[in-house]
Amino acid sequence: MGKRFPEYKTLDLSKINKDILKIWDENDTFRKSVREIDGKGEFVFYEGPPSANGIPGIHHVMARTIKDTICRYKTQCGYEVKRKAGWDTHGLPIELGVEKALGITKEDIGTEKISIIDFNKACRRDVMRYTDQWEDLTRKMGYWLNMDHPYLTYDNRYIETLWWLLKQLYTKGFLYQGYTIQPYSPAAGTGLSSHELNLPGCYKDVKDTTCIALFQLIRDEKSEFLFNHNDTPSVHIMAWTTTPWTLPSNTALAVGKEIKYIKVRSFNPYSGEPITVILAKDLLHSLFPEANGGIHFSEYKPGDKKVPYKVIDEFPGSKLEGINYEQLIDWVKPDKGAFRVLTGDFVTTEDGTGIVHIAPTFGADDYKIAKEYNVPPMILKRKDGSMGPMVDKKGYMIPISDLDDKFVKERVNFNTYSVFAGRPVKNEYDESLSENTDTLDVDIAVMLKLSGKAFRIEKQVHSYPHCWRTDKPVLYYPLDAWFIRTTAFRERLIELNNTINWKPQSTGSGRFGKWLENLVDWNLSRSRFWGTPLPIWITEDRKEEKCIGSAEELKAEIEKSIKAGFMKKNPLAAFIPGDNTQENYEKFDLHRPFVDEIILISPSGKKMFREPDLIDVWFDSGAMPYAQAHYPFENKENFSDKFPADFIAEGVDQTRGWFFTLHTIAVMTSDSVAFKNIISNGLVLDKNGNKMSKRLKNAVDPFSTIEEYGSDPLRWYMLTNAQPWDNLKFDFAGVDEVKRKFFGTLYNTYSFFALYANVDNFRYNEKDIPINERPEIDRWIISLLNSLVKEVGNCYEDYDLTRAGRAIQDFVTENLSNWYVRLNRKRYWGGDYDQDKIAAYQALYTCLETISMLTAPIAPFYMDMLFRDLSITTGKYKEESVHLTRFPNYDEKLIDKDLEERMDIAQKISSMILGLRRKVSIKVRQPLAKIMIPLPDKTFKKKFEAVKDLVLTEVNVKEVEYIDDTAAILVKKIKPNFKTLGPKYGKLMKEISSVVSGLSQQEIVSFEANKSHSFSINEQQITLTIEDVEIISEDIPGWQVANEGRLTVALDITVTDELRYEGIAREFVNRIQNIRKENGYDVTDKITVQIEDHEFVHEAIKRHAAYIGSQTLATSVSLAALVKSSGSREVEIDEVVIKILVNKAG
RNA sequence: AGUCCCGUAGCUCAGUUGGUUAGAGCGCUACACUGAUAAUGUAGAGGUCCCCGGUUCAACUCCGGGCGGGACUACCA
Repeated sequence: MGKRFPEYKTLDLSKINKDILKIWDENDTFRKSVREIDGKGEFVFYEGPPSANGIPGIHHVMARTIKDTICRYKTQCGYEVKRKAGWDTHGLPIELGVEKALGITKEDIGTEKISIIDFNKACRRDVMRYTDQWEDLTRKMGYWLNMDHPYLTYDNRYIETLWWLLKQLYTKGFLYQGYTIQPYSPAAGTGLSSHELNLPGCYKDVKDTTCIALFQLIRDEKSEFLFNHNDTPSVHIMAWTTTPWTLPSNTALAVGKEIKYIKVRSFNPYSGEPITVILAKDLLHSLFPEANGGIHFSEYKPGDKKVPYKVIDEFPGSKLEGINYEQLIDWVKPDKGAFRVLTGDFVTTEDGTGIVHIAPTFGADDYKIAKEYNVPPMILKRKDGSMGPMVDKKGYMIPISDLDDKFVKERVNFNTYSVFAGRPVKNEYDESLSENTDTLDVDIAVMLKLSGKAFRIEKQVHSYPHCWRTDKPVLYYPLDAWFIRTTAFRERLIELNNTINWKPQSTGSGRFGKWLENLVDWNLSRSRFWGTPLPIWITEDRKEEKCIGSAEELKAEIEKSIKAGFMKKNPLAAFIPGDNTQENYEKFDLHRPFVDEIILISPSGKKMFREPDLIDVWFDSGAMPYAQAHYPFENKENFSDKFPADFIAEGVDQTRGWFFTLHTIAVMTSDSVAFKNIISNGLVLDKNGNKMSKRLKNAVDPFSTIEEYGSDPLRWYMLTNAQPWDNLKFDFAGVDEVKRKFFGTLYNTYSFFALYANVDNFRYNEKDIPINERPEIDRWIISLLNSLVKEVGNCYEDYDLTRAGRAIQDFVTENLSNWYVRLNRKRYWGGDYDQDKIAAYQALYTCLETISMLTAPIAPFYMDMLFRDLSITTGKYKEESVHLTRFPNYDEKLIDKDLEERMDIAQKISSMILGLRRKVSIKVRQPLAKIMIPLPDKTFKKKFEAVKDLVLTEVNVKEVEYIDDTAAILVKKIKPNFKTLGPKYGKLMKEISSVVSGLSQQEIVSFEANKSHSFSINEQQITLTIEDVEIISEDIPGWQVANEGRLTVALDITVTDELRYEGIAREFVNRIQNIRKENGYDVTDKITVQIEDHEFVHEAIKRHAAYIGSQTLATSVSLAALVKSSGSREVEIDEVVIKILVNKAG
């Protein structure tokens, strides 16, 4: 093989990115890499489907780098990693995008402005709008993903699986209809999403009538303690509300468990009647001004502005739990179990009375707590048989004529309710009402006041949401919805979650675990158009339901309906059950409005209509393990190969999204986790820690970043800068640093290798030199390399990519480049092609090649380049790409911790000596006679002898002298060893420490000699052994000394004439090398050198001409009178200017 | 409001089971090196380890309570 290792002028990672992509394409490398080796089987990875209706951002590079790195690693380990791509195609953002593009609103859909058909068509088109950009990013960033047959959530086959899953849940009773309190606009007749509620200007300050109502307690065992020492027959609980219109729907009161409450005797400020009331202690003075406490009850007359009060009792909220009270407003009787005091976390003492009025039909918290305690909501039966709240959807108190007659007879107090029935709860809902008309709130408050049930009525300004379309106040209103009974699986969800390996662990146990503990049923309903329709058909009387679980079933049901004459033809007529081709599944559409047009027949022969809701898109993505396989219609037998996933990764913002729905659906349908390992990464912020946004123009464009730097530095930076679950403050300076520091150094190391390997024609043709015949430093780097392989492998296995990358970077920049190559440079240039040189090449080659394989998962482009440059030249591996190689194994036998320690000592000592040289300003080129090292322990000498030559060469010193630790010239320092002393002496530590550090030199020496030292503290005899202290030789008076930890080194700085001559010779070598380079000579060119004779250099050149010649490839080095010779150069050495003439030889 | 993450040098981050000189890189300053060379090395300056309490002989580390930044979820009488 005449091949040479490729040499490059510069490192252009952007170009490498493109070149390697081309090579991967030409060789079909990705497809080749999807295979298994040695029966390892599949490593199952799930791709969280992105939505292609937005353009990809830099944060996508983050999550995808993590995914790609793990998948590439597992591939190298021999697993088959299939990586099917997918697209999330449904959902609100897509609908909103289309609405915006078409200039329409939700209300226009299904009208003459735009039909549902056309709207959904637009969505279907729009959803794949940026597919090109996504695929482009996927490719350029090196994210290997199979994009040939992505799963699409709008595909009928995908939807069919969703329906199948829903039917499983339905059949087991885990899919049910209920209601939820949602923001609702009576004026627009529509529910509002939280997104709509967060539009600017929605929250407005409005002035509303507020009321503190008095709820009379029922005297029984539980409440008895509240009736002690009273002079009033009744006791009232005070509760505040800003919506008095909800008071008739009150069915409970809530207090805080930990909150302190008090019983107060006072007077009703309106009627002047004596009252005994309960409220939170903290709010006493906001209702009863402190000054009034001094007024004697006898001084008070009804009508007085200042009402006296007296606190009688105090108790925690927990004591109030379970107490019953009389209904405040007797219009309608609810079911049994109402009018109880409950405890809730949400109760505060910030305003009001510290007691919250609960109307389960009009507040989300209210609904939740009522459900928890089984308190019935105030619901009324309508003429059509349905149950609903006291307010209708137009925002009016429901007219009695709309109610079921029997219900009215049994439950409604006609006399009291008829006065208020039919009135709007907010005046804004009735155009005929002016601003000045008394509101329902006012009238209810006045009614309470007149019956002595109100304590305070006042207008207050507060912030309240308004409908963005009609500008009228929003109502929190119970809306019908379908739920998945996730709460039935709470225990199992938690149990299985505990088996998942979360990175970071805290997200699993904390954010996700807590979420599971506080689980509520999953509200599946969405009143939208573009999404998976709920496959449930119901009769008009809502008594018969049918859930459809497949296209085949639907087709058959329609046939029945056709027979009954409900439908004319079957939209699925052409569909052939069992044929799973795309073509077959494109013969119909399961989306709206087509499914809405399907009428089915009930068992009793009635028409059944589809429930108009769509399902939450999160069900789409959470069901992806099943639906991407079109399970169980396809892949039924081999499903266990594809489920559950070994690994997933997404941003932490998916905790309540994808992670939750994946987990829940898997647990509920398969009693299994959906994924075994998970990395959830944090956010990518701008360099100042702000969220990236289009508005702030601080978003980083992934495409231009990759174009400029290449993907590798970007990927490397993202993984190694900090743990991926911490937020990343993205800074280009960091990417730049990675490029220079890591890739630059690695590239330099390779270039160095290539340059000399080509000169020497090294092709790794020689047999590996046996490890025991290699020099110490080669065995050292090989030992470190094996340690590195072990560590990096462990990190990858542990899904800790940050540590893996950092370990590699540390090895490359510190050990390989800065130490191994630097110290060994001379072995590569000049000299014979002997065993030592071959060993040096082999070691360096092995390091580089192994690094490429270790690092390929993180930096797939450059590492493939590096691997190919090495391996194609030597033919050591038959694989054409590093991504087809096996992850390297380490050899425990090659790891020599003693050796690694020895080299560590060498590095430390060298660094100390270089520091000393600097302190006294003696250049490294100037040889010095010796160093002295006091022996810190018995084994040191042996260890250091092994690396002595390295150190001496590195620091340019002739010899080393060891100083026995008993030598009198040493000044010693003693330190207590807290780790051993601490447990033994505990409290005496402080005294011992001061005694020990106060020991004299003599005492230290005798301590060392006797191996122990005794003294007493507070009459207690204490004997320390040598293990209890650390003694170091800190100083040698009269020498240049440095120490670090237990190591101490002294440098002899005397420069004899002999040493000076040698130093001058080295200076000449340096100058001549510079001239060679300036003249553009090739590394192998021979030269001749003439040096101007000068007293200063004469002796040095005479003695060391041969040395200079050997270092500079000079055939002759001579002294001459070079006064004006052309081509001569002037060099300066120690401020002496010398002329020198360098020419190519021969 | 709840849950979680983060808070260590000007910046980005390490810091093993608590142990007494708290580290690295970048940046800054100075010096050096120079056949890896638009690289590199050595050193210096720079820290109330967010604050307050507690446990302990000993706390950056463990516990409690705050504060600040961020995310998610929820939303109120």
